[in-house]
Amino acid sequence: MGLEDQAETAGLDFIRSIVATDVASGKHGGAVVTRFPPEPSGHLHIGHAKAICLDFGVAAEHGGRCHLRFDDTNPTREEGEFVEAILRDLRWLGFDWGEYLYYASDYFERLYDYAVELVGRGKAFVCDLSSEEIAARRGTLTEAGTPSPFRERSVEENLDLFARMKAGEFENGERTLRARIDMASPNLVMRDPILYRVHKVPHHRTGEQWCIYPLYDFAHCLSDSVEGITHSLCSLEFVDRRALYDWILDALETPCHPQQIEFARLNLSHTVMSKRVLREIIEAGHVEGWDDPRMPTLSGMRRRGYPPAALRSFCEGVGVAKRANTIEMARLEHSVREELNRTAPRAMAVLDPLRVVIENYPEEDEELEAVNNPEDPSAGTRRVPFSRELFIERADFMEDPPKKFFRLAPGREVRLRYAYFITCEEVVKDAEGHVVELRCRYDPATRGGDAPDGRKVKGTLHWVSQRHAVRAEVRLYETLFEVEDPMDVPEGGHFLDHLNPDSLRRLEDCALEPALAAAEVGSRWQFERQGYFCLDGRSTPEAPVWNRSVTLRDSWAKVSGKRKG
RNA sequence: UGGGGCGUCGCCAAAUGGUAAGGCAGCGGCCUUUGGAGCCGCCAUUUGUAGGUUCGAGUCCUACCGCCCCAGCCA
Repeated sequence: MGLEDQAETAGLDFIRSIVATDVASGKHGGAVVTRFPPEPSGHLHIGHAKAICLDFGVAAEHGGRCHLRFDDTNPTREEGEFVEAILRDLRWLGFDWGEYLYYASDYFERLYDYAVELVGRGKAFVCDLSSEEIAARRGTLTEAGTPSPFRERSVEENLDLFARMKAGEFENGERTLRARIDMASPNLVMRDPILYRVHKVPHHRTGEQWCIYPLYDFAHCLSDSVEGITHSLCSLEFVDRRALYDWILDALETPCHPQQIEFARLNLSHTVMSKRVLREIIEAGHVEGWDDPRMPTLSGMRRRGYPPAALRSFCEGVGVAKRANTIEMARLEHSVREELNRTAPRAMAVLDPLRVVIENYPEEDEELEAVNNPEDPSAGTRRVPFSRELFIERADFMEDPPKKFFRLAPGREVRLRYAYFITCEEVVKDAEGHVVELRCRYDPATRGGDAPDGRKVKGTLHWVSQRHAVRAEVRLYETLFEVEDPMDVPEGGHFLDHLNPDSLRRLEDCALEPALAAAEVGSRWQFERQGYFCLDGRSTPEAPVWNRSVTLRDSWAKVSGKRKG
């Protein structure tokens, strides 16, 4: 390689290094064409997001393109409904495939022709063995398989039989088309793999047109080649299949031979990525569906209020390598906070209201000015109504506070954010001794939150005027599972045993500041001192529902948690 | 025990034979009209283990150990 061909690869992940090197050396004519190939059999999840960011990212970095191709070769699992969901999620995540939208099913005719060509070259045969018989002859990890008795059929007979498979003369499972490779291969994938099977099932796009369908191994490499893909990126469990990918492309006359490169898929702690498992959780009724805010799906995260930019930055941040990995949930939450801190307007909301009466405050209301986003001056300010009767957070008052509790307590003075200093004069309790109301006094000189005499208070509380409050339901979420690895199940146990019983907590009677009445569905806000919240997609103006996306980092929780031991 | 992939801080991850980046988490501190944000500091004498080559090894060689994937007519 000449000096001029050398690519600068320092700091790049191993895939980007390969691609940069290929581009520099003029391989594939310097082009970069990737593809994202989802199977429409479920919703996209955060693990897919990593692949999406990689596929589209690598292409964009070289002025190339990324195709979106639905890998819809198995009509028994796939549905058009999922195609729509995937399209929606991809757009939401912020990616654009332009005109390059494809379906593997678009290639059925062409793939059939390739299969015929393979048969003609003596490299594939029609096998009459049943599924069980094929399995029995596959051999084991340490023993070679035994060839099918149909392996030596003539090209003519194979051609005839394959045509009859296509014509519908055989029932499901009666015949398969198999590659003629090596039943003794140490790589199980190469032991005469099945290329086509009979599935008399309507397809979501081709309807009843076909009753034979290609398998992944046959359809994928050829689809890549037909589309002129240069780098076919996939996850590590496909490493063994690369031999077959290459074998098929070498066995046929194809437009090009893309390079398959495998990387480690993303795993997230406290959740699962398996579609099968997610489906099981849904079907058992433990969540509302694919878009439940506790799900690791893109639709779930959207509903939860995670911004797409946060997901992208998370995916870029975790990197690309070949080592099995489990990213801590805390890291995802970090990305979400980082984005929302910059962009979310602030508001005040009292989730667990405790009534406060300011005894020396007049009957007339007033409006105070509040900053919309201290991180973004252009977000401006708003007016918040203040009155004699307020709500504060129940957790912001303690009758007998511990040492480091800086909030309200009998005789203590605190600041009400953007409003006044107040002092608690009296605690009103009900018959059972529960605190039901606080009687306080305010200092009119502290309007806006500063004392002209320079005295300081340690605590600042959020509040909402009772009369002006918007009532709403707020849903607090925790991780779906209470353990890091839900699939690590003890003997006789089940992963559902690890479900977190507190993953959803509904607070039905929260009090929000009036500005929140005008919030748009899907909009993301910071409720000051508490976290980031998103107005649920199924919310109505009459019955607003807010989802907590993530809490604010809470150093008091840490201190109080330590106290409890 | 066949084949393949992988072992660098609790979790990710750089380092391309020249003397272990960075992020997350954690821990101290500063600041604060969000106990938020921000800021400062601490956090691998050592890269799974043992040998070897080399002036020099996370990088090269040998052996061992551990983890993950593969026996769907799923993708």
